[in-house]
Amino acid sequence: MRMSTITQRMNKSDLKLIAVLERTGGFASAQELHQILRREGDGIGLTTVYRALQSLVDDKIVDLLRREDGEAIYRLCGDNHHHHLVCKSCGDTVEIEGGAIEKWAKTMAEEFGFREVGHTAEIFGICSKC
Amino acid sequence: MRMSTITQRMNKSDLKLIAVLERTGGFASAQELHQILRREGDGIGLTTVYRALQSLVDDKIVDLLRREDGEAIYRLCGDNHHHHLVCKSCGDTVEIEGGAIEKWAKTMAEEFGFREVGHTAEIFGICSKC
DNA sequence: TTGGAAATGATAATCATTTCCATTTTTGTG
DNA sequence: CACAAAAATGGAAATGATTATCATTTCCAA
Repeated sequence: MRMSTITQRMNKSDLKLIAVLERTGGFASAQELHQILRREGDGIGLTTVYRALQSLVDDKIVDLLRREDGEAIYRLCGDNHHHHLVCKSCGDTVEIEGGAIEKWAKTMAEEFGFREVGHTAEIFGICSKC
Repeated sequence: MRMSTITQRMNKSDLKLIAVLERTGGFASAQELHQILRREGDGIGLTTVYRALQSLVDDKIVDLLRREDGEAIYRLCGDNHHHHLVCKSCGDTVEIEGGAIEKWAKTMAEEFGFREVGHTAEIFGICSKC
């Protein structure tokens, strides 16, 4: 049995990072992912974390976004594209559907003749608990 | 004659930055804006450039976006709240209306009981010229 | 087993952005 | 004008994420 092209490219570090991203679900920065792995007893180095994330991004296995302060955050790019509602106070995050956004982005891009279109959209506010 | 609230807040550095941003038109990073002013013989300090840009952003006089590498870039913005359609290749930017987004953000936030809600949304792709 | 390629990770280097703080400029008031 | 308080300024150092170096280790095919 032959493995897929993607899997052939994967090394241990890549798989570790994917596992953590699957487990945590949402977005995480390289530093956070490194801390999580360390906390779990994995001696992986920060350099390797950055390298693995970079290659996963190159292979389009994870998405790279930016926090408001410019820090890079990563998430697995599954089939279900969604957005986030983030509490500015406690950091709680809710995943939400963005059907309206998808349509909006597509329409606008077409109107101005853009192709290979992507988009980012986040909502932030203060949640009911805070 | 009484000056507007905004103008009252402006200091020399703010005005210098606005002038450069008007002249250059598009987006520029703090470092670039500093270099431009220096090249023109202005001895303004980098710290002051950052401070002025920060206050202009707070006053909603300039927009703050992020380059792909996370560096902050600034641009004068009009009065009305809008979003951007950015070309990943040449950096060209189109200001677009985001009526659908405003409604979406509001609806979602209400649904989950969030208040003091804001949002970010950008569309990126490759423009017709590239 | 073995030689070379790929992977790893500690350390140092980069680079944008902030913080500190001493100095200068501006401003309001008598 | 003079003078004190407040605001603005900018150089230097600190910070923090990310990248580059490089010596060492792991993998793997022959």
